[in-house]
Amino acid sequence: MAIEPAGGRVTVHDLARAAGVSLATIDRVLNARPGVRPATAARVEEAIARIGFKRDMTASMLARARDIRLAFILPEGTNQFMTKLAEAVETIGAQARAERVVFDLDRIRSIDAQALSDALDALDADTYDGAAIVAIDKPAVHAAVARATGRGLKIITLVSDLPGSARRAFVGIDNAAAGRTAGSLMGRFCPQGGKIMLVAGSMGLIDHAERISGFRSIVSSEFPAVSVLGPVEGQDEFTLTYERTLAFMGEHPDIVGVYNVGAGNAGLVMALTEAGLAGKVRFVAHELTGPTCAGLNSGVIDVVIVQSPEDEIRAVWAAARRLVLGPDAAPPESPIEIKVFLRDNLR
Amino acid sequence: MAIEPAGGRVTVHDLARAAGVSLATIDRVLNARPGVRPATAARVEEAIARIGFKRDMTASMLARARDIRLAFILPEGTNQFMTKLAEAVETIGAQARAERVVFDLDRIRSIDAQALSDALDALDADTYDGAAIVAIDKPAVHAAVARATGRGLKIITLVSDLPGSARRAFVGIDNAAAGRTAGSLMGRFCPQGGKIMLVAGSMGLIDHAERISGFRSIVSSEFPAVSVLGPVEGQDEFTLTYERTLAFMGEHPDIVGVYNVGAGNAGLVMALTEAGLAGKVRFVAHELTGPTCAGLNSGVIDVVIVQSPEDEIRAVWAAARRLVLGPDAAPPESPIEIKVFLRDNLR
DNA sequence: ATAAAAATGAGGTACGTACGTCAAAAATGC
DNA sequence: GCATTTTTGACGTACGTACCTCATTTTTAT
Repeated sequence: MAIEPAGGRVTVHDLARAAGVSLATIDRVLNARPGVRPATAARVEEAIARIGFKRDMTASMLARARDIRLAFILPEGTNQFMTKLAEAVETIGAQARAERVVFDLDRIRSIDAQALSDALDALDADTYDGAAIVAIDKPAVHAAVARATGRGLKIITLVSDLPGSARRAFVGIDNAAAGRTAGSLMGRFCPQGGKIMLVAGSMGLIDHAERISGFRSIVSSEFPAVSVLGPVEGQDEFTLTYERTLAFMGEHPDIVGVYNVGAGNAGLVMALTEAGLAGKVRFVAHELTGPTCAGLNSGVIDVVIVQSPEDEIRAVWAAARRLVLGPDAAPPESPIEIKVFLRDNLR
Repeated sequence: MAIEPAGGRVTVHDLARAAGVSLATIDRVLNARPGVRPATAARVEEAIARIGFKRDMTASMLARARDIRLAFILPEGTNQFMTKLAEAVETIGAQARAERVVFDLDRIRSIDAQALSDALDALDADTYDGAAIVAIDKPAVHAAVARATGRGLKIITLVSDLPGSARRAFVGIDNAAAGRTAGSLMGRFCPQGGKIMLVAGSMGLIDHAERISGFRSIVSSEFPAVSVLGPVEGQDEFTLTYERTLAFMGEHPDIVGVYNVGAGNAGLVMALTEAGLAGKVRFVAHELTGPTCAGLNSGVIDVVIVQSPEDEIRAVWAAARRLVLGPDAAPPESPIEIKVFLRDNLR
């Protein structure tokens, strides 16, 4: 059974004939250009539905005068996850370029609302169709997003959202659900109950706070024998995480599990090893990085919960196509998956 | 920092100039047409690398006289996973069609090597570029794949492979790794040890056997306190699975976990409920279907291990592009992910 | 050296849409 | 009803590659 009728493709010419208008009018409707009466536009829409016209993206992209151009504004330095995001921008960008979607990468000082705002203001609407930003929830950023949107740029928030702003799409995971997933696993890992040590970069980071909140809610409601301690805040840094978690384990030598919602896993692994608890307590971490992969393979880390940078960049790509070319230009958006990796299903 | 040099695109014209040959020769090399001396082809390849020419897939697909046409030959009926695969063929097919890749769906009698062989023989090489089949490891199928390949068709095996045949690609998961993943989870769920009941459709099915083998190897090497019983074979059917697992639990009322590598989860849930064990034993199942989703939400099933039909169809799509248009026509193949779902990270 | 075969060049058309220009028709305000 | 604005039509070019034909050059076999 063929999914579509035989060979013939339905083109704009067929559509023009079916709607009883000229090609020029079809073009105006399809590309949302001005100068079409609502009644005429409705006739075209009706004809589109009636004859099942689908814009040929292949020809559409070819005929477009210029590529879709997207700026990625990412924080630089410290965070290994951001480095992976940046790598994914290059990797996926190479694929997108073959389909005439070009990514530019701009790295700014970390957690600096002014730098982000400046970078947004510097975007030329004649060069760029839009930008993807890792948002910081500050008034200056809201204002810059509003200004950019006013210039016709489509702003997409990535990983960290900016609710209530003029941003046109958000790409990222549900961090509370990620925390609940960690809690469900940890609870099942510890049927006899016990103490769990929470570790975070900073409770000032929204995603960290949301994960901890999700973790707590599941554990308290479904695993009453388990108690949750902390969080220990290590600023996502190696040394600080090492020192503070080691000290914490000194005070609580009877912990049965560790959940780290942030980075700094290398320091945590070292602290666990030093405390003689490596492999003896269950350990759930986030993001596949050098330390977490090593931890999985050595058996110190049991589970890593992952938001795939590649998935996210691909989702930004699709969102940009939808925003610039219309809703049919890419498959409808679906939430970014929360992936669960053990040593055994690591790619 | 821009990922690629400014605006100008490198076209076949630039390539012809750089290689010192005509457009016709470029075309012959790019599309593997005959009539080019190896020395000339080498010069072109060198120029491609030197100036960084990338074929514009957008224009390439547009200029192709005909679409890429792919037949999906899937077993019909019984298996709910196959139904989901078929749905994914339609869903992803709608997206692929916009990029001039057309899927046709052909459903044949289940586990019938002759029907599969006949369906392959019926494929016209002038109409189709290739086919994706859920392979059955029988000589008749090997021969039919060889004949189809001889006619110029690209055969891709899906879910179930046909090693040693003329098939050009395989799309599916590593079932031993899936079993190991299940074993790792189950072992951590049962730190105090205990008996695990294995359930399968049939040990005659290669994927089922591989999963069980992977499960056993992990449990025996890493969780010696856990013992593995079974497998109980339920033919992937509701009633048979219900009856046999219920009887088995009568003989072993002290099991602490269940791992079902196949279908029939509705019957298993019913048996567990009747035995008063629902929610009291850890339960790992495969594939997101009606019964497994319900089981996750009700708390009877703890974890579902998943191969995504959509991922697999998309991978077939990419493989077909690579086989028909060349290696650059799609991102390089990557293994199908083994996904782990709990109630909390269910989409 | 000559004939045959193979390799290469030159140039065109086609794919379906985007986007421009200019004129003609229709709707609108007064 | 007239002038003005808005809407619509007609038509052409461009995008980058595929694929075709035919002439011409180069290589290979004899």
